Formats: sequence, structure tokens, C-alpha cells
Amino acid sequence: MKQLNSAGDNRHHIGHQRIMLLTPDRVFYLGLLGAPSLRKCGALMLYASLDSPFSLCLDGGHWAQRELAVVPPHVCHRIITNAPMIASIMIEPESVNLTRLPDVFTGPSCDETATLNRIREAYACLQTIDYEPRVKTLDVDCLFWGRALAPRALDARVAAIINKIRHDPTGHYSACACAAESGLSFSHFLHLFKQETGVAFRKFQAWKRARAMLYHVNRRDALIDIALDVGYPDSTHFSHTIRQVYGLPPREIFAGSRHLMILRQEPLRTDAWQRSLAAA
DNA sequence: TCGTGAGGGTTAACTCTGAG
DNA sequence: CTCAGAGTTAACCCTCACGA
Repeated sequence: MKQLNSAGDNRHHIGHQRIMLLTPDRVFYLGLLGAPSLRKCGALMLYASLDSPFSLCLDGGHWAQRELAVVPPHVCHRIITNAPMIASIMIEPESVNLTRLPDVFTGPSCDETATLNRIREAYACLQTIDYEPRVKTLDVDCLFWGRALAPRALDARVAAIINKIRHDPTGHYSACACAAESGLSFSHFLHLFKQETGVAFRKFQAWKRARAMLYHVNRRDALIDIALDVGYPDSTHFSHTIRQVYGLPPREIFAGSRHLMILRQEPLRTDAWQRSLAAA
């Protein structure tokens, strides 16, 4: 396994292993991008190039060439790259204190080169893993940002509902039932939920369900089976929603993910991983 | 047969306002 | 801070058609 460098251009370390780390609050993806049309994810997105820059268009605005870019949750965007692989990181906005994120997310004061190098180093480290370990959000945060990201303080009643959805995003939760469970009226629950999370209850649920698909992207079953497993009523609805969120039809996503290694849950332990955590 | 797209009706959810 | 009601919105669900 390779020892991680702490500085300098490390792009030569990154091989061709496609990898995705999945925790309930984070997705770290290194792999094919395809040619997505408009996409709109419910997570805070960070894209990082591995070699050549990519082009990004936010909310129908101007195209910009970038090596590193942040897209806020639920913002329509389009991304194009000629590079075979791209790195992307998704952070569930309700899981972090948005005012205490690393510089790259919060403002122009970020040292882009250093951040890019750190991300590339982290992915290079991930690529040295030769078995399927289990992942903890805390470990991955330390690897990528050098520290655990500060959690968001949410109203306990909203947090309880969010936690329930996090544990089973494929389930169906009516706002009415959730309100009753929280001891709130229907209208106040919806109001409080949006106030706390910044997103409407239904939108939140729809995103979590679309996100749950990621756990299945290297399966070879029929899409209808996967759609049903993820909680969609049929393949039509599945196809439509996934295309809206990821900008690609499910068939294309699954075709591009056949050789994707998926790491999930907890805890994750390798020599290189331990070294990088110790150095962080 | 399977995956996808489009259209239309239904209904749950959203937003706003006002009141206790 | 909480609740209730009314009007609006959009997600859901169903059906059908088309192409591979």
C-alpha cells in the first residue's frame, strides 16, 4: 500500500479503480461521470477533477471551467468533462453545521490547490484498499478534511424523524403520521421541518429515496426489481425521478457502475487508512 | 420483455394568513 | 410558539406507446 504524501501534486497516484464510499450522511465517489443533462441533488455537492478541468453550468447560468466546484443542495446544474473519471463528494446538508464547513464550501478564501491535492490524496488512499471494509462518516471526514465536520443542531422532534428516514430511506412516511409522532400539528410539523432543514418534507424524502439507489448501482438485477427495492412504485417513476436527480437514465448509471467498488457502513480499517488518520 | 417517455387525474404536501 | 383553514402546487400513480 502507498504512503500518502502531505503536499504537492499527487495526481499520478490515482489509478483506475472506481470506488464509492457510502454512509448515511456522505457519498465519496470516484468514477465515470457520463454525460448528464441537468441534475439536481439534495446534497451539498463538491466536484474535483483528477487531471483535466471540467465545465460546470449552475442554474442555467454561464459555463465555467473548474478543477474544484461546490454546488448547493437542490440547485440545478450541468457538468461536462473529457476526463475518464471525476471525483464527487455529497454531504447531506442536515448532517452538518453549514457555517462551520471547511473553507472550500464556505467562501473564496479557500486554498484551491491544497484542497484539490488533499482530495486527490484521499482518493489515492482509498484506492489502496484491497478488500471491502466498512465505513464510518467520522473516519472519512478525517481522511478528506483532516477533522470531523461539526454536526447540525436540529430540533429534537425533526431530528427524530430525520433519523428514522436515514435508517430506512426506502420507506414511506406520511407527513401526517410524522407530525403525530412528533406531537405537532400537521401544518406546524411541515413548517418546522422546513425551517430546520431548509427543505420541504416531501422534497427531503424524494431525495433520500433517490440517494438510496446508490447502494444498488453495481447490482445486475432488472431495474424494476431495484426500483421496487428502493421504494419506487414502478420503473416509470424510478426512471423519471433518477433522471431528474442525477441527470442520467438509470440504465446508463447502472451500466457505468458495473465495476464500481462500494464501501459502506462502519468501521473502516486499513494500514494506509490508519496512517492517513494519524497524519490528519 | 424491458426500459423509457409522455399525458392526465388524484391527492398529499406546501405556503400563506390569521388567531390563540 | 402553536394551531387551523384555504388555496395552490407538485409528487404520485396509472395507462399507453414506442424502441431496442
